[in-house]
Amino acid sequence: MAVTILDIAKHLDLSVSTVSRALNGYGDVAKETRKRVEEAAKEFDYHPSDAARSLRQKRTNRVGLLIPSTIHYMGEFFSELIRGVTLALAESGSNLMLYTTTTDEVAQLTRICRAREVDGIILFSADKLDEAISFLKTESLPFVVLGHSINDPAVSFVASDNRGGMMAAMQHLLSSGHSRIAYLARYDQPRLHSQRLLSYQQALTEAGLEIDGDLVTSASIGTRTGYRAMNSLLDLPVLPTAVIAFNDQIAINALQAASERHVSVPDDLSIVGYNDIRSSLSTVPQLTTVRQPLSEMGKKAAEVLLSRVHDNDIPPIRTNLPAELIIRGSTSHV
Amino acid sequence: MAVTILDIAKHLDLSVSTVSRALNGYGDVAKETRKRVEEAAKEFDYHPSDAARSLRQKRTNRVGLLIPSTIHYMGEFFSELIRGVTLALAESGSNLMLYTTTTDEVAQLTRICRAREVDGIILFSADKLDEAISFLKTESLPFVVLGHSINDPAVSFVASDNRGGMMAAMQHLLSSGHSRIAYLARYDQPRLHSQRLLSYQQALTEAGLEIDGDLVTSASIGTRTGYRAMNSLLDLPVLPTAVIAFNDQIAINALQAASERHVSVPDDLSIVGYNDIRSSLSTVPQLTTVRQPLSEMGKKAAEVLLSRVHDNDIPPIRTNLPAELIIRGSTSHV
DNA sequence: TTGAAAGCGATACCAA
DNA sequence: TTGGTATCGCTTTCAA
Repeated sequence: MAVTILDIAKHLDLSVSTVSRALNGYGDVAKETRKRVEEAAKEFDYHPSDAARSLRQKRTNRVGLLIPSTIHYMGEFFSELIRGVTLALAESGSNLMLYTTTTDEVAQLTRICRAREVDGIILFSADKLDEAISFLKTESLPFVVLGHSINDPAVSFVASDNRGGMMAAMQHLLSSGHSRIAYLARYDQPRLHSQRLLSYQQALTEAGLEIDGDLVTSASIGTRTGYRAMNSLLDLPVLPTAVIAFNDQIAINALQAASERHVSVPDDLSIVGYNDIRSSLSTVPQLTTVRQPLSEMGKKAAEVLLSRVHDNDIPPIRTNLPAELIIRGSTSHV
Repeated sequence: MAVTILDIAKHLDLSVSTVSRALNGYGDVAKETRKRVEEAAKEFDYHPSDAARSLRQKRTNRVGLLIPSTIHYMGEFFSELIRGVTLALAESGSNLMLYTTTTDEVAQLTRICRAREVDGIILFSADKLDEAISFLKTESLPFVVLGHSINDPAVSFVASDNRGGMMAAMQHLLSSGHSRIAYLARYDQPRLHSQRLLSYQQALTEAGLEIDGDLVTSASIGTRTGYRAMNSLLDLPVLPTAVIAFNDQIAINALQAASERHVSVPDDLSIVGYNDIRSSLSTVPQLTTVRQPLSEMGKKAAEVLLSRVHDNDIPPIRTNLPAELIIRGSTSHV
C-alpha cells in the first residue's frame, strides 16, 4: 500500500488533521510542526490520494479535452493546439484528460458530467457541436468551445477571426491581379466553411467580379485530402489562376497535384493555405497561408476554462484571436 | 448537486447496497428489483461518482500517456500514435490522461504513482528514459514503454524493428547501385540513432564499402528539422547519391533543400524517410520510407498496459512490430 | 434477496 | 495550535 496521511501522522505522533493542515499551508500550524510534517512527507514521498481528495473537495484538478475521433487526419493541427492547452494547464497544476468522441457524444458528455470526471471541458469536437453545447448548458460543468465562434452569447469560446482571415487572403490575391480564384473548401466543416464562403463571396462582389460556382469545390477528409479536388479544378475548361485551400494540408496536396500536372506554382497558379502549420514551411515553394495561432488558441481556451472552473458565474468569455496573412512563395502576381 | 446512489435508493425505497449491487450486475438481486433500479438510473441519468468509486475500488479506469513536451515538433507522428492508444482504451472503457514531461520527470512520475492518479502508464517520453524506468520498477504501477526496445528483460515495451527497418532501407539503396549513402540522423534520439547507425554501418561493411564519417550528420530539433543538415551534405566535395533520413519530416525538409539547390530527386539524389506518416504521400516525388506502424504500436501498447493493469504478475510483454520498406518515387537506380 | 455498517483517504468544522 | 470526528459517494462484507 501507498503511504497515506495516517502513516505520516502516526510517525510524527500527530493527528491527521494537523498533518493535513500543515501540508495544505494553513496558517494555524506551529512553525516547528509544519517543518517536521514537510520533512516527513518528503522522506516518505507522500502525495495525497487523488481520488480521496477529489471526493472530499469536489474538484478533480483535471480538465477534459474532447476531440474528434478523426484526430489522425489532423496531424500537426491537433498537436499544436494541444501544445497550448498543456502549457496553460501545467501552469495551474491541472491535468489533462483526452476524450475522443464516440458515436453518442451526448451520452459521453452526460457520463463525464455526472461522474464528475473533470472540473471542466474544452469542446473541440465539431460533430454535433450544437447538441453538445445545448446539453452542457443544462449541466453545471464549466466548458469552453475551441475553434468555433458560437452565436449564443451565453457560451464561452476561443476561435480565430475566420471572416477576417479569409478576407485577407482574398484581398492579397485580388490585389495581385487574380480574378479567377478558386476556393477548395471542406463541406464537412460547415461552420467554418460558411464563414469563409461568405468572405470569399463578399470579396469577389466588392471587387466587381462574378461568382462562378465551378470554382468552389470541396476536398474530402482522408489521407490526401484535396488532391482529387485540385485535379478536378485543373480539369475545368477555364483554369483558375489562384486557389485558397481550407487548410494547409489541402494546400500541400493541391501543390502536389499541380506539380504532377506541370502546372507551375506560383507562375501558373497561386496557392494559399490556412492555419500555418509547420509543414507550410517545408514545401517548394513555401506556402502563403493564413496564420491561425493554434497554440495560443489552445492556451487561451485552457485559461478561459480554468477561470470558469474557479468561478462559473463570471460572464462568458468570447474571444476571436486575429488571423494573419503570411505571404510566402506560393503566390505571385498574375 | 449531482444525483447520487442515495437518491436512487430513497426514490425506490431500497438500500444503497442493493442499488449498488443491481447496478454492478451482481447475481443476488431480484430480477424485478434490478429492473426498477436500472430504470430509475436511466431516468435520473445516474452515473457513479468517479472519485468515490476510484477511492473505494482502488482503480481509476484511467491510464496515463507521458509524452515529451516537444510534442509540437512531432505533429503527425504523435497524432497517429495517440489514435491507436485511444482506440484500444475505448474498447476497454478506460480513459486517457495526457501528461507532458516537466523538467523533473521522476518527481512527476512519483506524484502520479503516489497519488494513484492512473492505473498504469505508457511511457513515450524519450528524455531520461532510463531513470524513469528504474524509478517505475520500484513502484507497483504497471507501465509499458512505447517506441523504444528496452534491454532489461523485466520491462514491457512496444516498439518496431529498428535494425530491420534501417537494414531494409540500406539494402534497397545498395541494390540500386548506390555506394555513397548519407545518414541524416538525430543525435538527440540516442537510443534509436545508435540502432540505426549500427545497421547502417553493418550494411556498408557487408557490401564491402568504406564508412565515411562525413556522410553521417545530425538534424537538429526544430521547425525545419533537417533542412540545414541537408544543405551541409550538399556542400560536401563529393556528394552523396542517397540519403536516409531519421524521419519523414526530416526527409521532407531534405527534399526541399535539394529542390532549392536544383538537385533533382530521385535523379541526382535518392531520399528515404522513416515512419510513413501521411505527409510522406504529399511530396513530389512521394517519399520512399520505412513504415513504422504507429497507430498499431499505440494500440498494442495500450493493450499490453491494460493486461498488466488486470494482472501485474504476468511476464513482461516485449514486442517489436515489423518495419516495412515502402518504395515510392523518391528513390531510384543510380 | 435485502439492509446495515465499515471503510477507502482525504479535508474541514468544532472543541479543547 | 492541536485533535476528534463528520463527511464526500461509493463498494463490499456480514447479518438478517
